Amino acid sequence: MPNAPKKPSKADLRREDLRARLIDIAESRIRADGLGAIKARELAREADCAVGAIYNVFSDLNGLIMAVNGRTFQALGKVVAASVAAAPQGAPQTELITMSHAYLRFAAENTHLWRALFDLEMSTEMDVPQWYLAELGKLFALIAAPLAQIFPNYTRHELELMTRALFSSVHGIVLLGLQKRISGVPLDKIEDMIAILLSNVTSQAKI
Amino acid sequence: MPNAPKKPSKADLRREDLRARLIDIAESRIRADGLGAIKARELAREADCAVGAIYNVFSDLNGLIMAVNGRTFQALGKVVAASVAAAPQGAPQTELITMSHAYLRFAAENTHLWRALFDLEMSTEMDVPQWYLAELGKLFALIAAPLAQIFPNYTRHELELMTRALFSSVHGIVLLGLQKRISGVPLDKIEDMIAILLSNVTSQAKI
DNA sequence: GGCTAGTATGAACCTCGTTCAATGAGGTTC
DNA sequence: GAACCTCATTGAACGAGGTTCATACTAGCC
Repeated sequence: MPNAPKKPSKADLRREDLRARLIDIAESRIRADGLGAIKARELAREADCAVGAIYNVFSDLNGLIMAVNGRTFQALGKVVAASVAAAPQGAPQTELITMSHAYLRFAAENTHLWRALFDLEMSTEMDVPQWYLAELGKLFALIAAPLAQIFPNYTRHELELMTRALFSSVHGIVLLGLQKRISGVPLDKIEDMIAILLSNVTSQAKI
Repeated sequence: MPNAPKKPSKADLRREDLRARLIDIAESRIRADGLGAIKARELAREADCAVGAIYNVFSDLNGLIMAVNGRTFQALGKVVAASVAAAPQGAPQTELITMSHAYLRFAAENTHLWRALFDLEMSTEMDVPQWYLAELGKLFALIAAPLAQIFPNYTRHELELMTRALFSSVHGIVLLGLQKRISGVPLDKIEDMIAILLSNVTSQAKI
């Protein structure tokens, strides 16, 4: 038996409990008011522990936020995957649009959590955790599948380029679209933008 | 004579001088180390004034950063406009790619200044200043012109949708492309992504 | 020269994230 | 079960940052 699980001591249990409680609290705070609402003292008060206790469980407040991001990223992946699963045997073009709209919906309904996914990354120059790349890889795979059908002649390299390009494009449209100050577009206009872009990109296949 | 310019008193001159000095300093600090390098005390030391003096000239550190952003945005607009002017009578498809590559170059060469343009906006929920929208409008107009040639049948509304969509797309590709943690793609791959996207979007016109 | 109105100053205030010496609880040994 | 050791827990204290405001000062004007 490798990786002997050891017996979880009473301290370990308390630790795990606190960890879970902190993530819950942080998540609901970010959901409501964004990253700026994460304050060590407030978290401690709400979790009914000492400020220092947070640092026994997480190295940083960033560490806590990363834990929240982990959950968010998984939820996002699930939503996108579910959207294609729910509408089976559609044309690959339609699949792309469906997934993108699911992405938009998730971002719109969980704006602060979704922004935290990207806002934290840039501020600190630490290296990306493993699960982050893994989740991103899953998203890319979901996109690459219909793309491979649409562009059967593309090399693996071209396909990957296209995958990244389309993901980034949809991300950009959602990002700027949800940002009131820059465009302040209503949701269905954002949907239209995504659809018009994707339709045009993938229409080449008809030639 | 409306808006009587008044005589600029000695105090006004000092004020203007300080203002200009602060913007210069802030700009070079953001350029070198990003928004995080803007500290009231350090700015005051480098500008050889009291901390409080900053608040006589700007309402906020945000106000100062906005001033820097104003410069950056204008420089960005100039660069993009110059890129099409330099390559005259190209096909509209080529123009779009040229402008996008200019955008990418600007972002790559002035990453921190460029990021400040978007990072500040989201953090504070104040309303966008006038010049901001004006500059954005200029950029959009640059994009809309070749698009109108490519899609002559589009309504004004569709055209505007497409303009925003393409701007946001290119922005997204540049944003994620320059973000080491997410993709860490070399510059020419980012160029390829933009080109492959734009070629596909605009190829429909050939039908 | 003296007077007044606004400027400039920087110490002080407040809010944060983070640390660490002191405390206390858990587990272990005899 | 008591003595002992180990390590988690605590929260006051630290340092850093943005912002303010009573005070000192200066510039323009009689």
